[in-house]
Amino acid sequence: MPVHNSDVADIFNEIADLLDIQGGNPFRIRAYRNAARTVGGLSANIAEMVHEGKDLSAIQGIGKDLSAKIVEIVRTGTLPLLADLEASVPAELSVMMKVQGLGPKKIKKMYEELDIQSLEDLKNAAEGGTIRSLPGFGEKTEQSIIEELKRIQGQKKAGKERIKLAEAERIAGPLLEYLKGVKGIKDIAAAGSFRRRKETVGDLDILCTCKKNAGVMERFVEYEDVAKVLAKGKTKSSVALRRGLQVDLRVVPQASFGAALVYFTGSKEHNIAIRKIAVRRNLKINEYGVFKGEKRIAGSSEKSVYARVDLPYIEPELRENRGEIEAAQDGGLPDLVAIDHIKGDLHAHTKATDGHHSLEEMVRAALERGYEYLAITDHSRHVTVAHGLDEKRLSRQIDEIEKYNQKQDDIEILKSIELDILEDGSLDLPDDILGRLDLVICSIHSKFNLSREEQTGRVIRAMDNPHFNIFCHPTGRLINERRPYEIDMEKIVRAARERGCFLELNAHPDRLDINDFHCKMAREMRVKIAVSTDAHRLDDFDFMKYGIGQARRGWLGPADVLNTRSWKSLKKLIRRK
DNA sequence: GCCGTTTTCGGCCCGACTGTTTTCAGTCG
Repeated sequence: MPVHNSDVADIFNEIADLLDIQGGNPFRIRAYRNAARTVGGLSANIAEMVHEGKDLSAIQGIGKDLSAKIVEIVRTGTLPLLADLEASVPAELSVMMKVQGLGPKKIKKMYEELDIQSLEDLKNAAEGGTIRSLPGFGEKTEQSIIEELKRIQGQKKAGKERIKLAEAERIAGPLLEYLKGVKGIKDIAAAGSFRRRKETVGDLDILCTCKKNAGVMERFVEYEDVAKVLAKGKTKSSVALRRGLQVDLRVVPQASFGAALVYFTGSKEHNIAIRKIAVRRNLKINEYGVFKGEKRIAGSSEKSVYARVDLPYIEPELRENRGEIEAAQDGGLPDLVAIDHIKGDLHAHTKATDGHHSLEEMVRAALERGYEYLAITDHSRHVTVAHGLDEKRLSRQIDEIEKYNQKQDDIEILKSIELDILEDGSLDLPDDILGRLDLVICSIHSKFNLSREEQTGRVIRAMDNPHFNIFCHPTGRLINERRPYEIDMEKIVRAARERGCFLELNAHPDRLDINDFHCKMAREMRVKIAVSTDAHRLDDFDFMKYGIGQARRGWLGPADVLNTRSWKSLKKLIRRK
């Protein structure tokens, strides 16, 4: 069983919880939690880094000790320290940390005084009314424990904690509209990972400025979708929505809006890094502004905050402390690609296979988005569930497109196909028919369970075919549903560069494949990326914005993206020698 | 346990809200 980054993060988090409950050194505990977050959020595979002998202590927050512990986890799947801790305190106490409102101090007290060792014990004690006997605990604490236990039970069944960006957007959109309609609200913005366009969102942070006594918090907790008010104060309130998402609303003074936006957009790692720069200059940055002593010297705009530490404005998608601060200091920040740069879509299906609309309908939808070209990429024959095209049917589609292109010049329809890569690395249709196409995009739809070497070799063999242009949804993952198959992305990118091939960033919000980390790697290795929607329906063309978000997180500029080019220059670029 | 332009010791983010108190500890982000 290969060790995943989340396995390492889970072990570190459990260690932190148990140390916390034991009353350990708070900074040591923080180091474990930091490391858990860092490793969990790493896009590179940590086990792989270990196998390749990479120096883990180069990672911020991982030192000599923790890197040795990571190596041990990768090799053995566990850690003696964890076993020691579990021998001295019941392991399930760490599970209790998931109960909101319970922290290490309370858990320790309940364990020592009432011998509460498990969620089961906790439930019985809360329902039996024995917890209120402890000093510092009361009836309300008991009640909230009971409610929390129910919520956790429900969540276990639902199984997911972070929701996909697109789903968060469906929830956030109407809520923001509602809040914009509240009298007295001036500026309002969603911050957090939502603003950074991260592929999944844990909770939603909303910031606003408002007139005095506007009653904003009252209106917020009255929102129709609110299931539970978790906290309600003058400047900060939290609610749980019916669909499980937690939303925090913060009201900040106008003069602090920019500083608050920086603070709540994060990432935490990015904030810590810029605060450190501030400290070196005898300044303090918090959510209210940049301070010199008691005096606020910046904070109304994000730009003003960055300017005080001699940095240019940094786009939210870059704020992950993955080199953006150093780049900003050296004047090396990338100019990021934007949705307006996109001139066409290079991946779309029609009714001929598993799409839902005719070629004409798809073309019209592309025209509505102002595109200059659209590639029609139906499946090939091996994908039988999608009624994939064989030579004959593809040939008919080619004729149809040629006819269509002759009778109009509003948009160029590219003759193309999403060609299946077979298990042995051969392509699903013969070369002579591929020669009639403008573009060939290739993907894997079967045999996900090959070994890393086999899968990588399979794709590189496919790239050896001179008709191969773009490798689609390269890791095959479905966010929250299917892990990526084992594949060596560095080798794939290198092979693509050597052969004049390209990679797709599939913009479908369930895929967003390749991820931000791989985008950045491809950019550094000078391999260009097609940001494509894989549209099966007319509205799917709007997925482009998610792809662009991910591309920006991967540092891609317009020049790094294939479909920012006109068809004329794209055509030259994809031609293989 | 990490980190270093005050570098091998001594720092490590801090403000808001809740519940149980009667001035604050615990929790959260």
